[in-house]
Amino acid sequence: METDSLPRREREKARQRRELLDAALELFSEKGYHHVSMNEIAQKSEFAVGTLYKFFKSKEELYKTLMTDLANRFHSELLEALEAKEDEIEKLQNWVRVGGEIFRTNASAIRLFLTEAQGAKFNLDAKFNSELFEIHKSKIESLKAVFASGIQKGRFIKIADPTLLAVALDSITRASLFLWLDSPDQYPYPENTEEILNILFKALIDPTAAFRLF
Amino acid sequence: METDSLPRREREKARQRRELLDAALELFSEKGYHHVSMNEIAQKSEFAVGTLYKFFKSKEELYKTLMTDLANRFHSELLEALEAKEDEIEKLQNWVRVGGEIFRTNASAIRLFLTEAQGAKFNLDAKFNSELFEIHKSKIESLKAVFASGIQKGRFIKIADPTLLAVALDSITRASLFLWLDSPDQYPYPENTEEILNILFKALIDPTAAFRLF
DNA sequence: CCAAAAAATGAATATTAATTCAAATTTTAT
DNA sequence: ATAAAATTTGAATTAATATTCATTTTTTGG
Repeated sequence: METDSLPRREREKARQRRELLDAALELFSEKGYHHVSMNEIAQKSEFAVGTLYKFFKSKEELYKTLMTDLANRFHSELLEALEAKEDEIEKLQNWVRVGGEIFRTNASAIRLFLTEAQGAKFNLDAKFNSELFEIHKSKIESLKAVFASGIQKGRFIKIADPTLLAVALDSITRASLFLWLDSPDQYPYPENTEEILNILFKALIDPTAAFRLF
Repeated sequence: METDSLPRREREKARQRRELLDAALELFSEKGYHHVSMNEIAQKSEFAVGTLYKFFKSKEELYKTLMTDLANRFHSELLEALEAKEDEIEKLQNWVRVGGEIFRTNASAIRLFLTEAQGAKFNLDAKFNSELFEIHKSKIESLKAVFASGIQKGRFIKIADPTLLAVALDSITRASLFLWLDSPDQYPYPENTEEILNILFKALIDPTAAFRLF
């Protein structure tokens, strides 16, 4: 019995490692990298500090491992979502659905990716973070008002909730500019300005064929 | 002469303060909050460390001031962009345009908001950051392939470059899920799944009226 | 059951960097 | 020109916490 693949000791070690990573993830998600001490991680994972160094040679390595593992796991789940379907429209639907599932089931991990991020940056303190987040929300509100009034006047067709439209335009703009910032050669800038709005303005699928979806 | 608004001393102090903030911004943008020491900031701004504490009572306050100022400045520029136009479509066009300008002219500041963010988190080291960024790019590539093939097969209309479409879907999904994560009550989750794709699939403006734009 | 080997422990050490403050310098007023 | 006041300086202090390693505990094989 117990031939489950790895020698008992190895298996035990792997389990411990996972426990350690889980504890660390939870703490990092809550308080951010720099606000979590090795002693805290030791306490939460029920190891002694010294033992942590059996698994990772430094706090930084522990953190990097955590992040890279997560990124790879999420990435491969999304990839599977695309491969699971034949038709392009279904692929996209599946992508969004799986993305949502990942989000639901990994909320705290996602926070580690995003809470500190998303314009708010790492957790100096909650008050400050929410202050910045309020500015962001207020920006979304102004944009939302434009969509709402456009819809009301019949200038726009209501293809989605105004808030979602605002979030969409804001995030597309930011993401594409960021990509340009990262690789100005690969992703040219000026053309995008017009293209970005086309994503909202124009229909990706032929409206006359749209019924095929439902 | 020299009646430029504030007493000489006050004016001088304000100028110094701005110089200090500029130096700090540059350093933070390059290396991230926790990797910049007060001594570095002092050196770059050509003050002594002690003097920094004349302006801000702590490193944290210095940083917060920087971020809040930036956020407010960007926010009000974007707000003006909306208010400057009468028509909703022009408002949106102006928003995207001004957003791009802010990006161009504040690349390093934006990095402070985004580089550490955007899934990559704060700068432990460049190698690690780019490792995570590669995973992100690869995710975009998979999604891009779906759009490209959909367009090629005639399943999709080419309303924008496949890369931009991929970036758009990815960022809308993430942003809207994040909003839900932040305020589950205000922004319900499940409905969005379908709505998100509508942003791409459907046209916000009546195609028969589209010519009015050009 | 026993002793050698392996693993775990956490108090002590080392490091890094934020903050302070007595001394030096500059500015202002007479 | 002089001295009081204000400002600036940066070496020394303090604080926080990552890492080490001598000691203790647990496991293993005979």
